[in-house]
Amino acid sequence: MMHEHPLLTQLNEKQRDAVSATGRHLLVLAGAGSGKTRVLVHRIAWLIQTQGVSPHSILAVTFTNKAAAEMRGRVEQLLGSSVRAMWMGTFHGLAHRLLRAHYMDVGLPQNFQILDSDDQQRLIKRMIRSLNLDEKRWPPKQAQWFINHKKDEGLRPHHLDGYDINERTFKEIYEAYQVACDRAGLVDFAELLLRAHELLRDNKAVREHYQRRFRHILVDEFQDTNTIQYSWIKLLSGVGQDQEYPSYVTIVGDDDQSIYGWRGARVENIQQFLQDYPQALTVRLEQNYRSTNTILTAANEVIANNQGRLGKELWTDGSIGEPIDLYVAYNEMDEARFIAGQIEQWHEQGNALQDVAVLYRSNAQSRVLEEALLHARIPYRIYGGLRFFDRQEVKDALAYLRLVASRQDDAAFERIINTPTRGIGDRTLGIIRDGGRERGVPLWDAAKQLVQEKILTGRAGNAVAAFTDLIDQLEDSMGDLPLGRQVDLAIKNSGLMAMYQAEKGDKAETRVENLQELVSACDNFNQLDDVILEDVSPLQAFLAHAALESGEEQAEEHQDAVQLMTLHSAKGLEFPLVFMCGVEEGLFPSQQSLTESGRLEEERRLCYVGMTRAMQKLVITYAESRRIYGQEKFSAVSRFVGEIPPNMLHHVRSQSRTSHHSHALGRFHTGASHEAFTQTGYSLGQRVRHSKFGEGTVINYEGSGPQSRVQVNFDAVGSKWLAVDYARLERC
DNA sequence: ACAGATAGCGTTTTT
DNA sequence: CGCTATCTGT
Repeated sequence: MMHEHPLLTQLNEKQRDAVSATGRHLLVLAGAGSGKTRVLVHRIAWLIQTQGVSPHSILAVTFTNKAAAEMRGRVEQLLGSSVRAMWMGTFHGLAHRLLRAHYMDVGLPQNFQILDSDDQQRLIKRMIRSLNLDEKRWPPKQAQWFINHKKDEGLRPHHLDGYDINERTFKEIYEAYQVACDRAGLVDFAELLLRAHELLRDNKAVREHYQRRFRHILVDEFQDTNTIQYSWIKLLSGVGQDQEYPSYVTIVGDDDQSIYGWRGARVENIQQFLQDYPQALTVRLEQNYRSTNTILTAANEVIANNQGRLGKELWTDGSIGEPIDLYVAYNEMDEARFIAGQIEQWHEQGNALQDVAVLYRSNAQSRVLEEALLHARIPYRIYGGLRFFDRQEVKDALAYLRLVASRQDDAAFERIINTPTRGIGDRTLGIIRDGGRERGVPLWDAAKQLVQEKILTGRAGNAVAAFTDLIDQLEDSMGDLPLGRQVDLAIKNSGLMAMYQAEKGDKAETRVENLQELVSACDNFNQLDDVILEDVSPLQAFLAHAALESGEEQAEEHQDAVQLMTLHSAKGLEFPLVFMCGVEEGLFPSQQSLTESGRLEEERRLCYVGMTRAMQKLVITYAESRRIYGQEKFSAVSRFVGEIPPNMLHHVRSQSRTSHHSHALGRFHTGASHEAFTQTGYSLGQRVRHSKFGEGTVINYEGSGPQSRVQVNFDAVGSKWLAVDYARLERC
């Protein structure tokens, strides 16, 4: 028997099977918490270390930069060396890399720029206006969705027939938009994928080059791939192309965690994979290392209600754990208050706040939660706010850099021509736009020509000339300076910094700080870290970095804080204590999901994802009534709660409800002070002293006997829930 | 050019 | 209800 390789020893049997599979292709169906990333990382290390595979011939694809970074880090840790030759990144990052390397083959200028969705929407809106279409009838948002969706399906305008008026008009917008992008040297996110796909499809030499190079292709979160992404994998692997040496493809995914169907992801790609790659071996990872048995069984029961699953049942040899708490709140304020109270208790018991996550279906729910946490003085962090490179002031600064890097970049031109204001109003800009359209040239060229031909004269002409001079001079003075200095120069010479400095208020102050932070981001930007871009100027590399990684989780504050996020953004994370709130019909599952087919099952998968985030304890809450858009709505508990075996649910009693009235009025329990005294030994309104928190007033209680807790409003630190047995309160 | 009023809209998110 | 994008008036 073969001596077991050290890479395999810390793995379970199924994980080992997956890591060391030698067949041509492999599908790993990896349940939540089953060690998916671990398997992927170990497989790469195993290929390199034991199979003599060169890192140079490995391609690993993820969806997010975070996942890519983590994977690379862990592979390097396992191997004890850096593996720069390996291509590892997001679909978009890798497509971008291909386009930079072959810009000529795909008809792009060398300095093409990337358009983010914000820029894209502005541009589309411009197109709709210039086509003289009614924005009410043809909303830019819908046009954007249409265009991106078509691109995700691999479709160009000429592929569309346009039988009905809607399709015809959107096709027209798509066409105009694409012309504008091409003229301006702009590439949107979907275009990165589509162009790279066309490159591989249409250019035999390029295709075969990469097919020969990448012997092993590994794809993470495969259930999230859309049509073009999967096509891309097929092209690169050479499957069905009579390749002499088709690549080995490993895909990892979980059909039960497919929650991005609404943005074009196709779970069906997993089944399709089994057809397209018939020799593929399937390995199921079903042992869960994360959650208690109770949580797991409940989640299994819920997801079992979906049809057409590939089939997978998670198990654990861990403990049964506590039951799942269910709290029925009177309204969303009550719900939030309950959650804050529970978190306080958890914290009292010596647990970390960062181990707690509060998950919700929609971002709007965070507001009330924030208020409650603020009130209870519990630090929290919200995921998914505006990201650094998406901020207005940062985008302004980047637009200057983009225009320096590419005069064609109309999106950048539009953004900053009058920011800060330099006397170029809508009227002048309109003339430049018309000029550009008539001549079929970028706005920059149009502006210069119009000034030269004295069509733009006087104040407007001078202002436009001053602007173009500013950009030209900026480029001259930036020269070969370090990136940070270049940005600093751009921010200052353009007047952008002065503009924001002149503004008043906290907002403006943050903006100035963000501009300064942009300079330090440049100082810290190491092009070499970004293996993607070699033959590209530092400025160009940084701009691409900013566009493709607009995320970059804002500087991790090291404060111990509760995590607030949507169910979607919780995917891939885990927490000892998880609250799922707003679990009501109409909200979760969402109203819209009930009308469209297939959507309800996706909501159920979302519920499954949420539940399986919890390691020790899961608490589900819902509100009988909730204000939505200012209107009070009454809803029933979500059907998903009904799918959890009743014996695993523990109904938590309301802490402070004898009548609904007391909720409206505040936290004071009105009816039962005698009962409170007999059950907890304290009465409401009583003054007490705590060794750490000082003096305060008892304002609420819960439970009885050894489990009873009292809420004390401390004079110094505000209100806290305390376990009576632990806290050793002194009566005073 | 800019402040102030108002109409309109409103899952989920990455790149 | 609260945000934003657009409109209106100076």
